[in-house]
This record gives sequence, structure tokens and C-alpha cells, in this order.
Amino acid sequence: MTEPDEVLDNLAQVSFAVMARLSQVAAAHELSLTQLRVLGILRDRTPKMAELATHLGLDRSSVSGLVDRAARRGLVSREASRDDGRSVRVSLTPEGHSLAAELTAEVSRAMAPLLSDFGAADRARLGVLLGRMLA
Amino acid sequence: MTEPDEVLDNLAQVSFAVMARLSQVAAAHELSLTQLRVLGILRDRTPKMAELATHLGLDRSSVSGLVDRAARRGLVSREASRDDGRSVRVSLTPEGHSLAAELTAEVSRAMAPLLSDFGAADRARLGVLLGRMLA
DNA sequence: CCTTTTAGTTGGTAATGCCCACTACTTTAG
DNA sequence: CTAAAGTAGTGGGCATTACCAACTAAAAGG
Repeated sequence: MTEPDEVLDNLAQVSFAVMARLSQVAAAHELSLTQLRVLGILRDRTPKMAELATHLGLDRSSVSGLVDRAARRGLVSREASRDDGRSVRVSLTPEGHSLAAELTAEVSRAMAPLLSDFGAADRARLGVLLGRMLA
Repeated sequence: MTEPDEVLDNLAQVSFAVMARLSQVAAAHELSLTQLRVLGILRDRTPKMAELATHLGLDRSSVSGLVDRAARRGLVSREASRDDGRSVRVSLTPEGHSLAAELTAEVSRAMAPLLSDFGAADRARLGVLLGRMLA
């Protein structure tokens, strides 16, 4: 009998639940999940295209189009690097910043129900365990 | 100051990490994440199209194409319901079943590193906490 | 019956994300 | 210093994803 690993199974299930909620928040603002991620990443970074691609786990060419569309909406802007004439730095516009802030709040609100019946101690425990997974 | 909720933040991060690993497994078999999900769902179910759509959180029309492509690869098959001439039941072919089994194993293998420095007690604790989120 | 609801498919559209080829700039060698 | 090799980003071509709206076929209700 193939004993399914319950922890991993739950982890996958929870991850899908999280993604569903994130997608919903994104969709409410006419954004894809990836665009949401981009805004999240740019909230405290100003990476080159290639770095952004690495963060997202995507091909550089995919990020080109992604940034194109975000720029067309006035959410991000490209600035040429002065130290390297090839690279481009991507950053949030003021508009992008305020949207990102709003999205952060909405994401928290959307995810909170997942922990609705968690006390402070359990939340803390979970936070620590999840944190160790990111190490 | 916007105090970021660390638990939720970690949860989102971990979820993205899980998705990345799942996508990798899927891609290694020329499947999308959604196709992987379909195979997972069909492993212990034989739903109608509409039920499958609900499970995936997708539009019925999206599932039509999804099943089309999976069927073209010989992984799933459609059978007309006899009790309802409109509905269609989707099920795994033998080929789909063996692929699904293989994928299950690979998914476990791909996700395991996330818990590499977890002892049995921590794994159990995490499993319980995650399980409560799914209730 | 005849109308309304339901199941599924089809067509049209936009976005995603890959690979490959290309340009432009940098770096390294010779 | 110049030629070759490498790196950054873009663009085209492609299949897939997923939406909506319109459609066909079957079922249910009046």
C-alpha cells in the first residue's frame, strides 16, 4: 500500500488554497498571479531584468513581456543602468507603489481565514516552522 | 509602519516554493501545473466535467480544452453518462493511472527537501497545523 | 408540449511562458 | 588595441491557459 505522506499532502493542498486566494485578489485588480508577484518583489527591490527573472523562476523573454504590460498600465518603469549599458532596472512607479500597498493589505485579508481558528501560540509555532522551510 | 504579518508572509513564500517544485515535476513530463492537478484529482475520482471544473476552480470551457489535450495524449478518456445524456465522465486511462502514480512519487521526492531538517516531531506538528487549515 | 435550465463544446481574445534568433554592450584574449 | 566570446535584453513564433459569449443537445417543470 502506498502510504501517502500526510505532511506533504497537506502542504500541497494548503499551497493550492493559498494560490487560489492570491489569484482571486489579483483577478479583482485585473492582474495575473505573476503580475501580483512582480509587484510584491518590486516593493523592496529594484532589480535588473535578469534578476527579476531569477526571482520569478521565469525566462528572461517572459519577463520582458510581463514588464511591458505592467509598464503599459503605469505600474512599473524601466531605467537604463548607467554602469552597464545593457542592463535595465525595473522599479515601481508611485502608482505601482500604492497599488502594491493596497494589494498587500488585501492579500493579508484574503489569507487570514486560513488561520481563523488559530490562537496566537499556534500562529507563532506555524510561523517558525514555515520560516525554517525557507532557510 | 505597516507591520507585515510574518506567518502569512511565510505561508505565501512557502506556497510559491511548493508551486515551483510542483511545476518542475510537471514540466519534466511535459505537463502544466494544471494538468498535474487534473491527474491528481482523477486518481481517486471520476467526475463529470462540471465537477472537475469546480474542483479546479476553472470555467467549464477551460476544462474542455484541458481534457481535450490530456485525452490527445492518451491520459484520460471521456465516457458518456447513461443516466444523463448531457454529462460526460472523465477518467484516467491505464496509461494515465501509471503516470499519475509516478508523478505522485516524484512530487514527494521534489517536496521532501523542504522538510529536510525537520525531525519526526516537527513534521507531525506541521502536519497537524496544516491539516487544521484545510478544515 | 413548450419553455427553461443544465451540460458541454466551440470560437474569439488576451495573457503566459517557452525557445530561438538577434542586437547591443562588456569583458577577455591575443 | 582589436577580435572573439560572453552577457543583457528584446522580439518573433508557438502552444497552452483561461476567460466570456454564443451555441447545441438533453432534461425538467409547467
